[in-house]
Amino acid sequence: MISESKYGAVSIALWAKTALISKHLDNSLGAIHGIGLTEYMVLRSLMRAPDHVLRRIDIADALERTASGITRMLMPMEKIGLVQKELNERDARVSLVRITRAGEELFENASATLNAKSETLLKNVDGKKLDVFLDLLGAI
Amino acid sequence: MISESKYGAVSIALWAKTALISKHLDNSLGAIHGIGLTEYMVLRSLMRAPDHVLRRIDIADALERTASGITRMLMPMEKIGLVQKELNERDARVSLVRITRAGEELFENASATLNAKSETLLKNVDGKKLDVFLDLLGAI
DNA sequence: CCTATATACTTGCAAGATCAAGTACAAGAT
DNA sequence: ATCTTGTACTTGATCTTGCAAGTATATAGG
Repeated sequence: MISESKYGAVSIALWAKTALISKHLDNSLGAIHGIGLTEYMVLRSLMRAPDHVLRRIDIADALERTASGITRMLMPMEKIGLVQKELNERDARVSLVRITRAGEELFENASATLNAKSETLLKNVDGKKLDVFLDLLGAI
Repeated sequence: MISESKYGAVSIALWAKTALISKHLDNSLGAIHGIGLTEYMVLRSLMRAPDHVLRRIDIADALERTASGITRMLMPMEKIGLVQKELNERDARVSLVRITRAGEELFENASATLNAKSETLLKNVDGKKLDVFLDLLGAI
């Protein structure tokens, strides 16, 4: 009987708890704002980017997704006007993604929802230990 | 501009880091043992269950998955002999799942792989802080 | 220049997972 | 006894995502 190492236990706990949390967040964002957690993360990446513009490949890297996944995810987001395509004059291969004003507004509202829901989900974690938590996660 | 609360930041960090970790673990388990992380978790749940038997619905709850997902996931696992179906004489609705000897052996080997890979992925986390990490995750 | 290699996507196909609807059975209320 | 409600699955349609292959463009070397 191979016992589970502490490292393995942490991996598994992360996996299990994150599955729980992301499902709740996804449902809340979907019900209230019509976007999923992944789409929220796209908007977040864009909001944090200089000039609010990113290449598709940058989004893929930031979200640990493939380029094809990003291509397909952006289609409906572009259709409902959260982001818009833009050309790069230096490099004709790249198709830049810019967040629109509507996208910014939705992001702000969705952030409020996400923050509130997160507080509910993490209410059993001592507020003082959040920094420790963030430190540990940052070390990964 | 709504700033991100610390609770929101923790949720997002969990989501991002876990995506990274589970992808690596999934690839390792898949390449070496031919099962994914979710299948590993099924075997783990069974190993921890009294008598090594569970109802499908229990597995679904433990893994934060739907019953239909479990039904479909178990089909190939049963075909390659990792688990086997069993009837419940008390309640004809339930279809019990039992881990086989082959499943137990694969689980032990896969556990070793998972522990080793986890240690690599989490090597930047101070070993002494693993207990703190587990505590924080347990509080969720 | 021109060719070879690398990069940034896009698209077809397959796998995994959910939802909704349906089946079978159980258990409590009338 | 029967009826209603709830539980434990199973199945069909659909969505999301990744991988592999293809296209277009850039960059470096000869």
